Amino acid sequence: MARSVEFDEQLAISRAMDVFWKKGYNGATMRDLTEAMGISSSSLYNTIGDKHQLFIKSIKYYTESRMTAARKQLQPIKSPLKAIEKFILSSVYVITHEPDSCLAIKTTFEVATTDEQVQKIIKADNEFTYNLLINLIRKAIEMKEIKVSQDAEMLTDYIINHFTGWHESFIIHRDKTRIKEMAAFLIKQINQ
Amino acid sequence: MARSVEFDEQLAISRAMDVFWKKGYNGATMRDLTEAMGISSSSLYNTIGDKHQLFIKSIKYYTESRMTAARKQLQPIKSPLKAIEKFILSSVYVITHEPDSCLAIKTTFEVATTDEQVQKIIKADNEFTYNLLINLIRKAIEMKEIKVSQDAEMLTDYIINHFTGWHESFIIHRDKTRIKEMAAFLIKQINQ
DNA sequence: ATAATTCTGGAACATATGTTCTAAATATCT
DNA sequence: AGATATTTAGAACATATGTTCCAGAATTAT
Repeated sequence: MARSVEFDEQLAISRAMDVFWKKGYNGATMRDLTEAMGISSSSLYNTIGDKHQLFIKSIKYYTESRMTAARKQLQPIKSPLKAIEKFILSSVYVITHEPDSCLAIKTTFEVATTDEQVQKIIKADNEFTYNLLINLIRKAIEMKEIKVSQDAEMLTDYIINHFTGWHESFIIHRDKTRIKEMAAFLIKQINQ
Repeated sequence: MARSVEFDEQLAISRAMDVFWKKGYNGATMRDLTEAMGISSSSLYNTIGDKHQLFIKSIKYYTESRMTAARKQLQPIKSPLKAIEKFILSSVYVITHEPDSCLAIKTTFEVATTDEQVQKIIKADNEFTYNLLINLIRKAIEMKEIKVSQDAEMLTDYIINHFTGWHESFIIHRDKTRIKEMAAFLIKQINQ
């Protein structure tokens, strides 16, 4: 028999993800990618595939990592309203501390408009967040922590939709305070 | 003397803008661009410059066109609150009827993170919208059309920040109703 | 240790890409 | 109309890019 294992595929993909994150899909070259991954192009093509497949795996890795992190973070919080607030505030923290913004949003605007496969992954990611949040909101309404009369679906959409604008705002102004104030106002709206 | 005029530069730039809009900065090739512009590369380099300069002029053209349109549209509306609502609702219309989303937002996430010149143009565009809206909000508060106790600056930021998320939502779900419902809720919040 | 088989580095390849060059076309002024 | 200066089309160029190929290295079962 011959050689079996090789490089750490997950690690290599996470390195590729960093490159795509910084440079975008079209901006990243195969040489950028293989250099960062620490492997040669032959290994890449033998295991992961071409540039597009690598990108797919990179954004899947990104979205799945975020899902795991979000679940873990909100698990211990008993009050649904407190969990919602925690979710919003930790989004603010990430947005204002990540120099390269959000890979999922960048991908949405760069390639999801024309690449159906990418669009589906992004959509699935979005739906995960949606489900996470709507469960909290339903519980919060049930427990009368939220007094908003609106339906849970709309309110979930409404909250999620803030994050993208905050990312944009931070790219343009690099002003943490503005984001924090908007988040505070949003939280106040929910409580009201 | 020799030849003086040539092709219509503004028209050519608007054609280039369409290509960048659809394909992004990195996704658009010089051959894509010159073909759409109907000119050869020598003419392009003699008058407008290289790819980056063409991009700068394209996004300037985009933002300036939008500014003119916005001013014209809101001019005749007497009530500041009605103007704000009109602004929000016409944003919804554009978002849900534009297959290629918004060039300014796409540019923000594709290149504004690394290209300072682009970032400044996008920032100026954002500030135009900001000023347009804050004037309306101040007047609306003054005329007691808005009962919100928040400061005008924050409220302006808060409103503008919805549009980007709506664009993202429409790319992902292609669902006009979701956008419309969020817009209705936003307007209700302002009135409250 | 040896054989068998797969993996890996990096050269090689074909094409794409941004830009420049050249020669011909064209508009302006006299 | 003719001279002149500039523009323009498209070939040409150098480099970049995504992908493949090949020779040698490496690992496992015998």
